[in-house]
Amino acid sequence: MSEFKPLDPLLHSQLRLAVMSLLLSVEEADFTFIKEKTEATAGNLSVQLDKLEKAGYIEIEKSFRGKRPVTTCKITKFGVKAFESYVENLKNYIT
Amino acid sequence: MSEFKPLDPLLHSQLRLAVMSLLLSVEEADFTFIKEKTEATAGNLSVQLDKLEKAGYIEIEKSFRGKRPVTTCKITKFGVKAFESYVENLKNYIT
DNA sequence: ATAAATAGGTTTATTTTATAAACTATTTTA
DNA sequence: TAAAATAGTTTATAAAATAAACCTATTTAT
Repeated sequence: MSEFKPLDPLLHSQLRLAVMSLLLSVEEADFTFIKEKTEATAGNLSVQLDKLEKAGYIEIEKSFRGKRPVTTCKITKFGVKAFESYVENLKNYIT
Repeated sequence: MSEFKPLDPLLHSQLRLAVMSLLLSVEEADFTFIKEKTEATAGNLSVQLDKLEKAGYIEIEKSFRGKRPVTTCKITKFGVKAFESYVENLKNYIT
């Protein structure tokens, strides 16, 4: 086996990795907050959140805050595991 | 990105990162060796080495070993710095 | 000596990703 | 009431990764 194990392509992306990192620390965050923290464009963020959700790495809940829509994101247990495993693999590349 | 500083796109690629990681440890390696260690296809490796060379991250020297051509790669000081800086930025995502 | 296989790659084409631009719908402010 | 802001989504484009096809020369087998 190579020391360079494959890196989960879903996590090996700057924006998605930032999102996951953020969600790991706060455990819940809405679209706007993530957008500000990551400095991503809304369109890009929308697409990437969708991919993370489809992979089962995050859960997305849509609701209203007052009259305005809010999109709330939460990392899943599966997502945490994927993240941890990604980091373990990555370490072999950077140390 | 405040805590999420941009990750050098040239290094944030599985194969190129593996190549750089490898070259950091051995300081010189030929195409075939890198190909075996990274388990990359020749075509993909050829393209990615080219990009690293054009960025000034590695030096590529072509010569002959006996009658056969060999492509030897070596990381540059600039490449080492870029790698270290990439790793520093990456840490903010994964810890 | 000729054919087939191997070495050591490069070039081109295709697929996948990332990103930006444009758009929708509602709500608030001037 | 028109303009601007909020909160996103959808679609189009640019860039990247990867695979497939190709090339030249060298060995090895027949």
